[in-house]
Amino acid sequence: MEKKLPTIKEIARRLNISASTVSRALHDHPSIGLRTKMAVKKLAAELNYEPNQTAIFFKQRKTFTIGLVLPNLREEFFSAAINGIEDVALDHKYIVLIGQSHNDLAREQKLVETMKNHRVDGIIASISSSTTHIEHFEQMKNYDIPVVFFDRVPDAKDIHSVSCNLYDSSVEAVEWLFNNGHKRIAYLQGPATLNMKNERLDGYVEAHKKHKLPVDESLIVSTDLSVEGTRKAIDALLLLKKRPTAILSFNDYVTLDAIQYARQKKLVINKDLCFVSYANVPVTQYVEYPPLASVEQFPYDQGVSATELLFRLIDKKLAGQESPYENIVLKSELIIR
Amino acid sequence: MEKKLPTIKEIARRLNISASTVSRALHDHPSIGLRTKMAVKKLAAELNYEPNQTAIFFKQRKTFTIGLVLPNLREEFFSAAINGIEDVALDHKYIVLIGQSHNDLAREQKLVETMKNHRVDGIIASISSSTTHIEHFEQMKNYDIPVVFFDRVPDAKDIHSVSCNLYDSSVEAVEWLFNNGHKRIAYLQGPATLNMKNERLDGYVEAHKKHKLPVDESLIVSTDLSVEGTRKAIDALLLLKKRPTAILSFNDYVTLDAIQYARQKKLVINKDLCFVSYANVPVTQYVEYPPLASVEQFPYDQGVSATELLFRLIDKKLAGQESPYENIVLKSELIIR
DNA sequence: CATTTTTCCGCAATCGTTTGTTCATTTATT
DNA sequence: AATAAATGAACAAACGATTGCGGAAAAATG
Repeated sequence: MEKKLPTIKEIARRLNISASTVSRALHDHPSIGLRTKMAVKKLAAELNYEPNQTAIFFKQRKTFTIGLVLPNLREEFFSAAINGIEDVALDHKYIVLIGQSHNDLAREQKLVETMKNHRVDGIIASISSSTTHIEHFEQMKNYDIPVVFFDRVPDAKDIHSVSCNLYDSSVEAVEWLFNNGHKRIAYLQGPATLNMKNERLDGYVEAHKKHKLPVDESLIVSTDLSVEGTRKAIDALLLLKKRPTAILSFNDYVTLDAIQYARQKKLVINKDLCFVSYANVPVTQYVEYPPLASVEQFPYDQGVSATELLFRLIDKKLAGQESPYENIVLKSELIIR
Repeated sequence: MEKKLPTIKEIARRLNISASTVSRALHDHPSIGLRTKMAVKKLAAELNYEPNQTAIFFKQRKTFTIGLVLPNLREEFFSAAINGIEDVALDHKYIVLIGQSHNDLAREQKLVETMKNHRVDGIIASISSSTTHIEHFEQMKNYDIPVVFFDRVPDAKDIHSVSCNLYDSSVEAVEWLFNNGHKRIAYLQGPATLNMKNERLDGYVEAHKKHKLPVDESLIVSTDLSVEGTRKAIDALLLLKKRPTAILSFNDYVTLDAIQYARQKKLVINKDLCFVSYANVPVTQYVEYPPLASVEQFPYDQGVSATELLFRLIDKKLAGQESPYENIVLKSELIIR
């Protein structure tokens, strides 16, 4: 069985020359004569020689692999981001190792560990909702593995990140609702771990400030992103004496759950209750009552940007240079249906 | 910069013993005395020693990596399958290299090539809709890299595969429609490359046979899975003098497009026109007019099954044994809403 | 023709780990 | 006490490719 693949040594043996000569010939090294170079290339082609990458990885201390740690692949947001990441990676002749944390810190840690063992050249990550600390990522500094966070960026300094500016579009979203006659706008926020840098809320507050309206704390509710959590949050809002007429909601998935539940409660969407959301995922096209507007976060572009940043870091590292911490912020855009 | 990580050699040097002793000590080799074993382990722990996997990969001719080639990650079907694959892989201490073909043959070939270069221990693939031949996969035999196809399985012999039996549930689906009073049932099929083994159609025909009804060829239309393609197919059906009252549709995504279009055309879904489909993806929960029924194809289980098969093949290969071609067929299930 | 320069290629080390073999020392056996 | 057996550890090769250095043969120079 186990046919063994042709190696440089094999070529060298057959041509009665040394392995180093074969290696140089294949790399068009100037110090190899045309005659032998041709002979080597000819035989290499005949034997269908292909360099053993694992040997090269080992020797070069590079694996041409980047690790990608994500909460999940189910959300179209992340699969779109992967497209961006994969495209850039393939351009650089890199390949992507993907792992899902399923929003579990322990699994996220294990993934990072495994990727470190596989000696990935760099890591791109969007943290899980249960990620309360990022030691496992910080550890990577000891291994000279650069880490770039995107979208779900931990609230820490000394990190590299790519994310969307959600503040401006949050202001815009809430103002848009005000301008459409809404007076009481609720904010359905995500779990605390994802709110450390709470741009959505800041924007929500700022819009109220601009319109000289007070912020009613009882209109701010939270969900852990589960269906149940979202329902409870909606329940809380519906129990209020003065109900909101619109909800700014953490993301489209939460919004879909919320809308479904509100309809069960016999509310008429876009009449009794309006939704504005984040992510602008394509599936909302198919639903009967989608959010009125959604903040596009350009996952593909975030992916591209994060990967490009990572490659810059890798290059710097190889050149032995330090890189300053970069925190790239992309624009988001309120898409009104 | 480039701090260098502790190696076995380093430990050996510090303890004034040989590298081989260190290696054996760390592996609890019986021929190492307790005294030195302890010393080695102690120092290894202090230095935070971790074996260099790339060196091991190289030496062992194993990378503990499996390649996964998919049409895309957007479809929840595939991301669910990945969950199954990832779970089994992690159990075996393997990691997954994911690549999307985006239904492009050239890209699929490139991915397979790249994965081969990375010396993956095995490949799991669901072919793209433009994959007209599978030479690139067959090539892998020359490199002793086993390939397991799942779900979208090419129509070829001498392959390993895992797929769902869609024949039985297709019969069941069409009979269910007959039993609900439908007389004219259309079949909206996918592109030719994915229909080589056309179980859906065979089931559709069989159901007609069982009910002693003729199959009207004009009721069988095709889509390339694009929105446009689906619309054209629906147009063709709507132009018929005797329109169908129900459509058996290739999958849920196509169905959502079809339903959206039919509604634009002022048809009342589930009255003028009913849909039964395949995949049973969760997003259909959120839409106003989902297909009445959908064939669940258990992507997670397919993923698990394919991965387990792959590991059996890898083990056999390492043991130097031949493996017979296995084509595992899982049950599917018609889910009625 | 003698010397310098250029051209071309081989030697050997290296990356970090594993493993078959050998060898010295200690312990057990008669 | 002499020999046999068991123990513990070192040596060296190997995996496949790369690369600095040195050196022989060929070409160019005076």
